Amino acid sequence: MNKLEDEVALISLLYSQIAPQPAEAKPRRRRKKNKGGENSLSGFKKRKLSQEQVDALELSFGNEHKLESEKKDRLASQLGLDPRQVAVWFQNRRARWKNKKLQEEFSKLRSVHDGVVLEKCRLESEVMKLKEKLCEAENEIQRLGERVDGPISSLTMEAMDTAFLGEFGGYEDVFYIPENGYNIHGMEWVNLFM
DNA sequence: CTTTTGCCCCATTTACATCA
DNA sequence: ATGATGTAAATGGGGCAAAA
Repeated sequence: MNKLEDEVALISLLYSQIAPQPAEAKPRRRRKKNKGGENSLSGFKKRKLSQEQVDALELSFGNEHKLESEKKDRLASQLGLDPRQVAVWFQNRRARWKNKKLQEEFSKLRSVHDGVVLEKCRLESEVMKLKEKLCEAENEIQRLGERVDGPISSLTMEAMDTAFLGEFGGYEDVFYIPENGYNIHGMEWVNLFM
């Protein structure tokens, strides 16, 4: 029901971890004089960059994800491109990089999450087993009590409970299982992650 | 202080390429 | 050949900060 909301929350959490690197030395932006002329990109059909151009851009991106104006101009003239094209390429490349990082982080987190869910299920089944044992022990006590001097009084039973349960006696909350989406019975939970 | 300018991010659109 | 789909190149708007 709120699965989508959960994912959105998770994505934005990841984003907040990846995107802003706050304590980063901010290289202040250089101001550039406008070269006045018309947009050289207008009126010409867009076409894929050549492999050589892409290789050079990738190489440059490997060094740094943001280009200073001078480097951008130099790279553009080296590759026979408009500086605007180089800037756009870097923007799109940063977006792709970020997306990839986000996906990597997401799958990492998901595998951790899966492990936690698995452990939770294991613990829950352990609790169930222990509860069964407790129940059997109580029944056994009752049987023994009846054999000794007839039906056991509720008062006596209460005393025995305390003796057996120790500090947990009477604390039903110990075995409380919250009514959230992960409260799945049997092995149904497995299907959620397949 | 206000405006202008340059850059960035983001969402979206556009132009191709590939495949059934 | 063609429509669906995917991807890279490009656009446009909004925000931020430096320069005018």
